[in-house]
Amino acid sequence: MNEKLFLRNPEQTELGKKIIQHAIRLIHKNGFEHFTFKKLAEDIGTTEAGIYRYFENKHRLLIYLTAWYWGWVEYNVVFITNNITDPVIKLKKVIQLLANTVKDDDKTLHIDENQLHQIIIAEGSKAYLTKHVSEDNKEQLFKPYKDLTAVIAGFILECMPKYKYPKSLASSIIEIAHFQNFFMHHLPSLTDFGKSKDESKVVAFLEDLVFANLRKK
Amino acid sequence: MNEKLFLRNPEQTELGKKIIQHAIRLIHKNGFEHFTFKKLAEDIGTTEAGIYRYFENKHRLLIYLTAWYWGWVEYNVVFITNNITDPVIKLKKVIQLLANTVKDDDKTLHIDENQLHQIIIAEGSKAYLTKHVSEDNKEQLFKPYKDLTAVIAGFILECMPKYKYPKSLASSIIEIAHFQNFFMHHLPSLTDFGKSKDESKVVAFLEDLVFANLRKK
DNA sequence: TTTTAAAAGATAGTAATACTATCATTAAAA
DNA sequence: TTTTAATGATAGTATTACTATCTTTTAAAA
Repeated sequence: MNEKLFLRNPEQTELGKKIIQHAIRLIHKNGFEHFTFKKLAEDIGTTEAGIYRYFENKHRLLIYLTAWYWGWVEYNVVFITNNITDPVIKLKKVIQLLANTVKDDDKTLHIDENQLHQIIIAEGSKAYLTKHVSEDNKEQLFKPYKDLTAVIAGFILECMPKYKYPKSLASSIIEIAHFQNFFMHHLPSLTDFGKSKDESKVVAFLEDLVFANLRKK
Repeated sequence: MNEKLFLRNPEQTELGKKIIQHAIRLIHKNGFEHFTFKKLAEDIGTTEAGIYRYFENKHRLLIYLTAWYWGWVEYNVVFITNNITDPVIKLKKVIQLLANTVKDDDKTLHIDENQLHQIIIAEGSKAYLTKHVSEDNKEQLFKPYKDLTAVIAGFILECMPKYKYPKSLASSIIEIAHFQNFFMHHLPSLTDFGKSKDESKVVAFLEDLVFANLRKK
């Protein structure tokens, strides 16, 4: 993890892990807008000042969570596509991974990946939708997201070597996977699977969209 | 405009129009996070309490701006596709309208459509990315966005009557048009047109994406 | 023309938020 | 055993996000 994501590495102390664990719990429960370091401190049983030793402010904590999440997704992408040679199958696996509910990962006891996944769907874009996105970007805070996009863009190029928009298609797949999920649950008339609330429909939509392109070439 | 979008209709008074005009100016300049009713009041030369007579809070004002914007976009969509029969050309016109810089509309002196367009790109999704999205949706606050999606979904169905995901594709076109623009300017490595910063490339990407689908059917 | 009601202006006040600072205590590494 | 890093406890500030009230202006109805 990039050193600039935090003031003190939360992975290296008990209090740090508690901050991450309870931050995920509280943001998931109340939303990022109603999340404060005061409430987080009370939830953990420490003080506000204690949290500020780890993160400059709550927005930085959100960026940290998104960075952790995208790093974890990239790890999973590499893992599940590792022994696959057919790029079409690789891309399908990626779409499934991005658009489906996440199972909790036992390797990280303090992080509830399923809750974190839901947080990223509903709050993740707030990490970069700011006036200081360019400065944050210079500090490489969004590197995991960009790395994942690059990996997926690579798969797209393997499928269609002459395709002109691999990176834009990759970032669009990632974003669509998330906001179609959000719309399906909260603004169902913006999707074609509002009633079912079935994530596999988002997968089907994305596969159809991406592989129409593929077959064309 | 839906009555629930405001406490007092800003279009009907001088102060109301000033609120909208200066809100657009300030949000465009400083971002939604740093925008406060205090600053807005100072900018106009009125008091905080005055603003609160028009809008419950700044989030409601943002929802108002998005509703206004999407209503205006839908009006333009209907206008530019009015005398066109070929649904493919209609859809292309829509993509161009969504992905290109907006020219200021002289009919609305107090609204700078170009600035508003940029606000919607950078802040628009914050209008619905909240814990109370479902309650807001019940009050029909997002109706203009949903109406526009429905119009575009109709065009998609005209192009390909058997297509299974017209609404999801429509909402995806809208969202992609905006965040690819944002990425192009602020996180260029997430796109294939980062260096050029040329909006027509976003149009080309979207057309390619949508009409690959079309030709397949 | 006068009345009256709606809108705007002026001022004050509160609880919560987003921090910063300081000093004492505890735990762990040298 | 000393030193240092981490944590706990407490206090304090400026800003934010409101609510309340009272007066003045404006504009329309009587």
